[in-house]
Amino acid sequence: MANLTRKQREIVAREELLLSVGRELVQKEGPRELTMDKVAAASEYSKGTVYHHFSSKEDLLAALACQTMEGRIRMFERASAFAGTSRERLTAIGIAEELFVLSNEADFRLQMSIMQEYLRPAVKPERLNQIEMLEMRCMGITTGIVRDAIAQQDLVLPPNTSAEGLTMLLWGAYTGTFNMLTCNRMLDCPVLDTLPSDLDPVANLRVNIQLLLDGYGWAPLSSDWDYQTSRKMILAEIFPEYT
Amino acid sequence: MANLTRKQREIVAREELLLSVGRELVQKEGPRELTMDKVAAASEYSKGTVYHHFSSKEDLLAALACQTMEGRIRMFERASAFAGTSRERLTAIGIAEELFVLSNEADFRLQMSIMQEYLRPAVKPERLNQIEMLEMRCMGITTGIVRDAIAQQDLVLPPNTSAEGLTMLLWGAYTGTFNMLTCNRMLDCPVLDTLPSDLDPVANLRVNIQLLLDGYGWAPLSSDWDYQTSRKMILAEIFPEYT
DNA sequence: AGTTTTTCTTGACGAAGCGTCATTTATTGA
DNA sequence: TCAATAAATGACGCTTCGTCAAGAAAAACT
Repeated sequence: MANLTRKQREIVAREELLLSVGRELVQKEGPRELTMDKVAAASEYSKGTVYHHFSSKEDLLAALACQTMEGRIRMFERASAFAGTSRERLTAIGIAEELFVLSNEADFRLQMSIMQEYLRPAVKPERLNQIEMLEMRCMGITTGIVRDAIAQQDLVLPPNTSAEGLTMLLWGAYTGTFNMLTCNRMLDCPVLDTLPSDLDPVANLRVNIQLLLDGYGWAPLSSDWDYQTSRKMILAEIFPEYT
Repeated sequence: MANLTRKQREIVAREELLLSVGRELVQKEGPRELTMDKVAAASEYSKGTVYHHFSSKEDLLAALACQTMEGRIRMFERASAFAGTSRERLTAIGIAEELFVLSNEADFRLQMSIMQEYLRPAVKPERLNQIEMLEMRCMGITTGIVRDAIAQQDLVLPPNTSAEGLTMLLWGAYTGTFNMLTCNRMLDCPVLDTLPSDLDPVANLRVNIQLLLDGYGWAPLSSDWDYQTSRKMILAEIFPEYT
């Protein structure tokens, strides 16, 4: 950044401006209504300039999804740094994902849309690579915790399982569940707060993940440890701004 | 069907023709490349006639996704009818989903696309309702097996869990995992066949689901029962055409 | 400072797809 | 047989897309 010309720095700043304009439009009217002309008009640059940054409307949406994923990675990194047992650190990742989706529902949905075949073909290849890299970093943080657990002997992998495999299942379960919930608008239903936990889908996800980890025998088991308290500590220490 | 005029029957038949033309185009060139003009040309009907059946391109894609979901329901119903323990029947559902996705990868991806916010707004409301109904039937079949398990005392729900909650987790884990795998083209990689099962993502999913069910204490536990053999029986008895 | 070269910016433009609707064609019923 | 009703058609207007030639600004050179 330091050794760029003034012009180059301007261009970097402009890209951020365009993204924030795009994000606002998406938030306001949904991704379908985004057009490059609107972005150009709202940013007071010409269409040609917008196309200089993003090869297509879909590419701009993908760039927004990248920003979103970077935000997730920052939260995952904070979660992973929690000073506790390996299983508490994994729990922290779950909390991070939960907070992340619930506080950026529109962003999460955009990200899901971008992953799908309908938009992908129109995203420029180098950005697809970037998305893949970001995904791998997310998974990598989780896999790192699993590996730590193995190293610290909190976890002995059952037969036919692997650290990567566990990460994939967790990731799949979280994104799959949240995808379903956001598709059917089951998250922004205020009645949820008052439901018993066996009917609140997010609490249900938490419970089920803990059961799965018990199934793996990841110590300390939920029968030997109060993960409710861990949850409160993690929220207070790592994510105070969400409480 | 019986008490329709000849004309009306023709229209029903035409809708099927249009869908099959659309499906072929999607399969060949991907959903992005589908246009109503192409469907009209390929079906030798006019554009106006195509619009008489489907309110938009997205609506046509959604109708294709509905057909796909109906196929899934038929497979789930067959799976649910397996004459075995409740947990074997649930295993059969997993096998059904696995076979279904692996043999209709493009259809599965289309279905995932339709669920997303980018396409949904352009689908006609009554079809969105239909999709929701079909989803609920899918989930209902699974929940029914869970309820049977509880009734037969194969399963005692752990605290803070519910039959619906377990179904949601399973459904989320399957769709989330397969979504990830299809997005990254990790399924059509022929090397998978020769991988040890702890690196094959589909085998990994199977193992993890069994661990989860063990975590729930759903009898018979995988330590007391050979689910590999169950799998072979289910494949042979219920889904012989896939072997 | 003036001039050339390069780089960046612009918006008008052609192409493509969308969805509509007035017109034409087919079916029904008297 | 002939009106009345229903269905099918494709040309049309409109929107958005992505490009590119021409002009403006910045950088490099003298």
